[in-house]
Amino acid sequence: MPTLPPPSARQRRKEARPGELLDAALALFVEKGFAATRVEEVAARAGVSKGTLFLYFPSKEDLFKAVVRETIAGRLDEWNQELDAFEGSSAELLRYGLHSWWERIGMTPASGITKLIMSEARNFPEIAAFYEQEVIEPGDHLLRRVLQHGMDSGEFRPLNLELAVYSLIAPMIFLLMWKHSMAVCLPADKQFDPKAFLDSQIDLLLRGMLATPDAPTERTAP
Amino acid sequence: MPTLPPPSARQRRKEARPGELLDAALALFVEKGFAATRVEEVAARAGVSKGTLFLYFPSKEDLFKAVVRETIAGRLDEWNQELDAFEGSSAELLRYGLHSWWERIGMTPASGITKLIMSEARNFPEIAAFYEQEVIEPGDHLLRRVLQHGMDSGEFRPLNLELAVYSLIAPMIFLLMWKHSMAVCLPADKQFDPKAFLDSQIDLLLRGMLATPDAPTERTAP
Amino acid sequence: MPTLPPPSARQRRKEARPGELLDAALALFVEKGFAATRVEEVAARAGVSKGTLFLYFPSKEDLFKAVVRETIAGRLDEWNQELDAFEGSSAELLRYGLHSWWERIGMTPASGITKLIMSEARNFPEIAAFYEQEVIEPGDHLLRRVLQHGMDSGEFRPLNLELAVYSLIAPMIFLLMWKHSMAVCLPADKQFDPKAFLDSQIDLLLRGMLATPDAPTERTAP
Amino acid sequence: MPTLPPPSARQRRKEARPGELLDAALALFVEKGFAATRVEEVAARAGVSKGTLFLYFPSKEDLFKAVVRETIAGRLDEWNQELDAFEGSSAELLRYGLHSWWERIGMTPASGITKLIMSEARNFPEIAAFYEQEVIEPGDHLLRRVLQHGMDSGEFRPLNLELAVYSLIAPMIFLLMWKHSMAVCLPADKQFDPKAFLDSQIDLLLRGMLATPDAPTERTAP
DNA sequence: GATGAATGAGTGTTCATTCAT
DNA sequence: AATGAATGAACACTCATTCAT
Repeated sequence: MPTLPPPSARQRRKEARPGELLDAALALFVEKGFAATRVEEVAARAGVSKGTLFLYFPSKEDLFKAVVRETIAGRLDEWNQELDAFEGSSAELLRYGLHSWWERIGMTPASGITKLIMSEARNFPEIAAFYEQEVIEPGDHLLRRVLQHGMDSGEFRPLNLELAVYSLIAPMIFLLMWKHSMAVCLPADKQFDPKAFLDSQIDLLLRGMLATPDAPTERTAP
Repeated sequence: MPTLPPPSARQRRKEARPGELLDAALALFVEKGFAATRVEEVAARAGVSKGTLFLYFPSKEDLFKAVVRETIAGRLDEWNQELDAFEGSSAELLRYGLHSWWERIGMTPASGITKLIMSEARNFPEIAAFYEQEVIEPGDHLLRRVLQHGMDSGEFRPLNLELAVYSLIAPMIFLLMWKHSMAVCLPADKQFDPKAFLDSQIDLLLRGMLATPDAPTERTAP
Repeated sequence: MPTLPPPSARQRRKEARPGELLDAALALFVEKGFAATRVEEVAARAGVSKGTLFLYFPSKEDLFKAVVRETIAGRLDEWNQELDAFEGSSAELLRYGLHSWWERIGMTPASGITKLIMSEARNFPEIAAFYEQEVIEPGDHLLRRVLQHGMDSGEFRPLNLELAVYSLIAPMIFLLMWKHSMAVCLPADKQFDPKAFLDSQIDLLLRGMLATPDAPTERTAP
Repeated sequence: MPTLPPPSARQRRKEARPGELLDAALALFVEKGFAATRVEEVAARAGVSKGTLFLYFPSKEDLFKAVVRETIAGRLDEWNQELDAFEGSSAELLRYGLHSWWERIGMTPASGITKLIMSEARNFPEIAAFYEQEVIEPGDHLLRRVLQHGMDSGEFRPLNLELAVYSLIAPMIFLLMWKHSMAVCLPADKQFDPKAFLDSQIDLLLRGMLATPDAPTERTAP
């Protein structure tokens, strides 16, 4: 089996460039906002010169859009598949879903994208629409499926899906906003543990949603 | 007791200036962010010239700080007093508290301050600290009192106060962020009603917190 | 008769600004071309800062267009009127016209506009079209009238008007190009006197155009 | 006499490179001016990469000088020889000279060099001096010889040589400027035919210069 | 006090030039 | 020799801030 000639060091760098720039840009846009971030800073953080950035992205705004597009791209497919395959109770499913959201998004740099979009939405309405379409809407759909499934099985009491979904979205978005704003600025003794909060929050919500809320944190025995 | 002569119209305008500028600045900072807002726009929106703004605020940053300070100033005293005087159940108290928060803050332009601070916290850590000290901390304290009271009376089951408080804060902050970011950019059919969401959310949380969650939306009969 | 309050020194400066900037811009654009002229230079030459220039002209390109528009504006009306009132021979009229062109355009800074337009036409086709419409076309028309008049009176032999007109335009444009390019770069001994050239050229052309070319430089005796 | 082995195709291309680059550069400099032309465009038009251009020319300015030098190089020798060999009348000689100028220069891409130099002279005074020395001065000398010859033979009336020469140069330079600026921007109905103009112009000038201007367009019969 | 003309430091963007491959 | 990725100096344009009126 013939191997392709190994890409030169330069080639490797070239291919990595856009990614490095996008990482740097995401971090800085999240930290300082779009307007307050200088492209030179982004370039410096990616280890290149200002000019190089413009080799890959035609303008600061295009860089911004690329950051959003790349960070968001197709993140929800995995969950939809997992949902289809999931075999436990709806409560377990919810719990699993939020935990894995934290592991795959909340904990990672990608979490910043939400803060960024919330902060800049009004300056970039197309971006907001894109986020709605690519993240909120599919996420909403996914959560609805979970809740509907729980209601159909009698596990959950009847819920207003439209609103209940936002009860699940709210703590996630709150967590991201908090993490990327207040948490960065407060001393250690004012912090709280995101995972503990998530657990506590799921617990509370499940108690509120289950038809038989006696033992919401454990799977009901057969 | 001699009364002061009534201030002339001009006098009145002059005294109103800072307030008009602060209103304009709040609206624009919330809409576009600090960096992307031009002082000239603020001045124009307040109906004065650029120079005049600098007569009242020595710099754009000082204007920003004044906006935060003025919008926030001592908003929580009222609630603390109401809490002391409240005579209903803790569930009712919570319900009342969140509703009145919506009426007095959430619905008003002051609601923007939270989005603003979340967005700019990392650029202005002192502002974040100020907000923590003036809003979060007292709000946290107030909510703890409510929850503690409910627990003491046996109305609520035992809760981890530290985390439970954030379960109440989360939907509020989510609501503000959403309102000032996504909601502005989405078409009518993608919107949801904030008050309905609040109601539904309180319902859910109360079911989760009450010791006897049978009738969470109504005060338990004697 | 009440006089208007005299404009303040500042007011006076403000009103003079655009004109000063246009003068400076014309000179520099003619000298270095559009692309090679820095707006800061233009501003400096007009005695203001870079920012001030942008107070009056939204962009470098707009400045360029304004230069062309202002320098050209309605220069030919005067000649048309003089032509109507002229009482001498056509030869005298031609001679007078070219001399006064030199006095009013050729000798003045406005002469640079032609060099500028010839040099930049292909980068600014609208400008070229504007020049054609505002200068070439009316000038062409004016010259045709003169030649036609001479032919009608029998003073000139039959001419192909279309081409003959360019025989008059050619030395003018040549003179302007030469003056603003080569002449500036050559030592004194390589120069020639524009007025002497004009005289000699008119002489030559008149000899070529007159029906009785015996005494082209003097009005034919009765 | 042994012949060198024929250069390979690659070799030929390699040797042709500078020429292809010079052609591309001439065309673009003429079209857009020196400052507004990007070296990358020149390279692209010549079918090579940006880096390659700098292999042949150490800088953009050197490229410019090479363009001028190569385009101009020794164009006048031929005419001087033809002049020495010419056997017809001076009028015929002039007519022949201007026609062949049009064929060999005016019609060809080399014609652009004059527009280029006129436009850029003040940014590159050495270039202007070079052009004066290599083109104007020899051309001037050549034309003087023609006119002097005509005066010596009694064919032309006495002329101020210094000025009369520019009467011949003027229409040529005008034609080049026009062709490379206005003509490119104007619609078909505003154009004129260069050769027809040249004919008409020569006719006019000869009538003005000949001692016996009766039949300037035809050689006087013996 | 109020204005808005003026400033100049700062930033996004371009492009001639270099150099590792 | 040829490439094209990378650079950074240069430049158009913005905008917070000043200050003469």
